[in-house]
Amino acid sequence: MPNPGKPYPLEGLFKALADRTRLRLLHLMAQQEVCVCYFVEVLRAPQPKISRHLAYLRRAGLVAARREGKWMHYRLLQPADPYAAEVLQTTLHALHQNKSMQRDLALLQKACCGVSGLVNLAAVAERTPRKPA
Amino acid sequence: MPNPGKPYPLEGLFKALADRTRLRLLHLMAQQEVCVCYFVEVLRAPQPKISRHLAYLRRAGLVAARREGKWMHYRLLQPADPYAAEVLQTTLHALHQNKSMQRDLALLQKACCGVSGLVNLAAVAERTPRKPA
DNA sequence: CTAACACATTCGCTTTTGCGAATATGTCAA
DNA sequence: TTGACATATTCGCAAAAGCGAATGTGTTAG
Repeated sequence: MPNPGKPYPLEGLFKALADRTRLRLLHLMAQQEVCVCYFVEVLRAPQPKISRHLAYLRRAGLVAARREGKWMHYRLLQPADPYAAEVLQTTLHALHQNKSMQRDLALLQKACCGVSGLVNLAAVAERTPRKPA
Repeated sequence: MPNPGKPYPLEGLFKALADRTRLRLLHLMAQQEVCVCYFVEVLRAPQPKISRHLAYLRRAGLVAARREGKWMHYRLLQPADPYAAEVLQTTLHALHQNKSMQRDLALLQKACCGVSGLVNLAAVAERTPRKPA
């Protein structure tokens, strides 16, 4: 290991942010808790890849997971360190300026709040859950 | 290469910041232009290692180099992207809170502005440059 | 020109990281 | 209990990153 001692401030954060898949995931979580299945759908990436990157973000303390039946929901966590929190906030703002990031977000809206989303809401209302709200 | 397309915003910045040696170098440059020989002295690291990381930072657009005789001086560059600039600023502030970073800075002051520094200034004044100011 | 100096780059190696494929775990329904 | 589904983890492998050692490049002094 090239970094044997205690990590320098923010080093872990930057390692976590230095990957485009993880940046896309974080951006999708910026405003709402998101189910893994939607990440898979929006990023059009293999599910193990998504899970691995989510696990990375979890270990880095940037997200938390919540189980709801078969589904896992991930949400952003405010970093304890105020500087880390500020870096993360700035990053999310920056990402939101990006075209392809906006496309991701549009896909997410369509997936979880669009037609199929309404169908799922109806299903939940009948107590026949298919997909998380 | 796992990221063949155009880089996502800030991804390159985070890769550059995700290394403790580079964080130390950036921190030392925060307030002043610094000569490579001082980096070597303060970090107590082999010179090729320092040069390699400085080259990385240069390619990432975070620093610029200026030659002065045999010596090379490096300085921070304000990133063109305003979000990147903000992230960098926050990062530098955060680093400055860190004990070992402060120790680095103290060593730099001693190296370039201490006794030997005055000797060098005198040398420069006689137009017999030995070390950069 | 040559030697000394400051720095940059290259080379071979080891470690780390990201990946797809396969497999394991956890939950629910029947 | 079994099977189906959602997600997590493991297992090689390939690419990338970081390192020390050696070497190359540019500058100055003699």
